[in-house]
Amino acid sequence: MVSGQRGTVGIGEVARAAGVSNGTVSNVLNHPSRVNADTATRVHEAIQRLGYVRNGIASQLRAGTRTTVGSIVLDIRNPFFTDVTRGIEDHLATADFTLMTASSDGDVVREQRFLRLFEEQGVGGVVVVPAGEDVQRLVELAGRGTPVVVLDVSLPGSSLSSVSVDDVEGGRLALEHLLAQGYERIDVVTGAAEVRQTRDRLRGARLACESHGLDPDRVLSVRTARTLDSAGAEEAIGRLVDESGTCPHAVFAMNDLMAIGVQRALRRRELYEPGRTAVVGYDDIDLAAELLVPLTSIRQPTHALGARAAEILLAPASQEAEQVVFQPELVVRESSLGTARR
Amino acid sequence: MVSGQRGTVGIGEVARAAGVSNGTVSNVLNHPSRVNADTATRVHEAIQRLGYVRNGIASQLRAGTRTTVGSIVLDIRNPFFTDVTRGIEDHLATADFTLMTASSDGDVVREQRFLRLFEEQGVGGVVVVPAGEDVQRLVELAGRGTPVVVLDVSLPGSSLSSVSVDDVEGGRLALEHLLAQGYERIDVVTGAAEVRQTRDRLRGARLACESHGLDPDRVLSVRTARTLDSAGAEEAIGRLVDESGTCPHAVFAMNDLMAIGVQRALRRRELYEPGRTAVVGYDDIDLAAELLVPLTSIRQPTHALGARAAEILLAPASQEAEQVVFQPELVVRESSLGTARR
DNA sequence: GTCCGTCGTTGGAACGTTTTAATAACGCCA
DNA sequence: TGGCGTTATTAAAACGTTCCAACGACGGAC
Repeated sequence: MVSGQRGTVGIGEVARAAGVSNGTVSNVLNHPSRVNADTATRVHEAIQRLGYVRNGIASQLRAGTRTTVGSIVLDIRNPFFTDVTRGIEDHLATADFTLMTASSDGDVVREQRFLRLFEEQGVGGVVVVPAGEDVQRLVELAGRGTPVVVLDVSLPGSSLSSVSVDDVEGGRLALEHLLAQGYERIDVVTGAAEVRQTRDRLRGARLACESHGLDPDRVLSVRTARTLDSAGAEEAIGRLVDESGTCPHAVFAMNDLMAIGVQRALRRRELYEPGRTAVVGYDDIDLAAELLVPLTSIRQPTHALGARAAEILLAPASQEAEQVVFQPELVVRESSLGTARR
Repeated sequence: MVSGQRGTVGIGEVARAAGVSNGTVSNVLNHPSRVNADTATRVHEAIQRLGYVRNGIASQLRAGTRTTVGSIVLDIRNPFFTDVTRGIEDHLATADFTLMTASSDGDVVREQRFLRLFEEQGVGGVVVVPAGEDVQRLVELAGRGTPVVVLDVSLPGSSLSSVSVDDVEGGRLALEHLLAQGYERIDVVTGAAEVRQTRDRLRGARLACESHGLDPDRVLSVRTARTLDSAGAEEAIGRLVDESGTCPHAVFAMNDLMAIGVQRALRRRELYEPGRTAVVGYDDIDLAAELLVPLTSIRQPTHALGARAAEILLAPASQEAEQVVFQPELVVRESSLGTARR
């Protein structure tokens, strides 16, 4: 019951100080045209003097305006997602929105928890890279009134908008490149198989094999890593090498960090000589070109991806669901060039 | 803006469906022990059936509970800040808090805008890497009741808590290493000079010179880049080389991305031969070891930095301000080893 | 049989805004 | 002078929740 110490200056206090009513202060803030210039300056003075800061929570409750957007990516530390996030953030800033971020680590339960948190928070929308392939929860969320844009996954025919890069094409490009150099035994390092983009890239890889008249099951060997980062890939390839006693001829990794993990695993075992093992990554992160062995990779328009997603989210209310698909691009560097074996 | 579906289910509707009062539904959600088990299941059923989602905004307004924290870093794409952010996020998740992120790009105005946005949003606290050296606005913010933890800057004697790494020591370590190898002309590549950590590292660098009996002004040449990333450094060093026609003997860059920019600038001009130019970076990002020329760098405990900041923020209300200082560590790799000149 | 404590529930007040309908002041025209 | 439209302001009603004081029912102690 101790009063005063609660501290926060409210609109009422400002009103009293300026000798006007609550409503007038509110009008000064939200509809300046409705209020006399003199009173306005008097109110502004009081605001300044008292250090009043509008309580956005109360404001949101009454007015229903939303100024925040949530995003969930698989792991913010992955440069691909970092760039995408920055793209979202930049576009939102133009509309004075702020972004709440979360990493699901590919865990559907974590994703679900954050979605609920965001929804309760009353976000104006959600940009999400789905952890699983089931987007039912997202459709429900959208049905309850929170706009959803799905990122990095295309959902033809869905009621949700999506922005993605053609992963089948990306996988095809990578394999096409390796096959063109004569490699016919290729290890594919993936994370959890239920991730959509992994499956699409694999599909693209298989298509490339078939178009060369090869049996994908004989060409491709999938190696599953525990995590989607360099440590996971290093461990997976390390185990493969240690157990089989042989060194892979060519490796296609699901992202550049994993490709780097592959390079590291081989280098640590002194198996990584120029031209011995071809490595192709994915994402073409900034640093791909600066590596000990510069990395061949698949480039995606990351910043644009995020910005576009934010743009769709903020677009004036529910239009038709929109499916945007960007095209990836192969960037060849040293890591995949060399004397092909077999 | 976003127009939600009209039909949001409220607590009242659930209450009616379950044949109880509003208060009881609220109790089921917030104080389950107070309510009879039978009624509880009946209410839960109704919640399930109607797809009720608690309106967190209204909840926050009445109860004053805060479940979100804001963070402002210089640039989320910089791996150092990405790791720190992830550290914050991970710690917050243990308390069911979510993180709102923003990048100030070192711009005080941008920072101020985000701070205001966060405050209005009613965040439970703010973790901020200050863009300028003036933390007055932050002190005021804290005074108005929003806990603030300052990151990557130490504020001895301030009323604000801070978590930082000893940047003077970091700068000293870097220079000590270069001087020990005989380099006596060292270019320092920085971003905007008003950034505190830049100044501290420079101070450490000067101290190292003095302790070797050298005049810092003769040893060190500061090169200011427009941006804190690899592009900025590449441009700055490129200009230096093109204009002076000479190649730097040793370079100390303010972060690893900039160090990579330096390497790139020299390599593009075919001036980057082993042992010719020593380069030391800062941050020891994951990839520093995987570069074309593995990078000597100063390592900082990034994840722990963020986690500790979040921990202080969530600590049971205003204790004494706390100043945590971590120590950096020199990691020597090839980029700084070679035949010293002069 | 009365008194008291506990348990479960309830109606209504609060949280700090925005919004709306109502009011007051003023000048203008008939 | 009376009627009417504009403009500036106000008091009070929302928004959806949580909190609080109060209440009835029950059972055990005296």
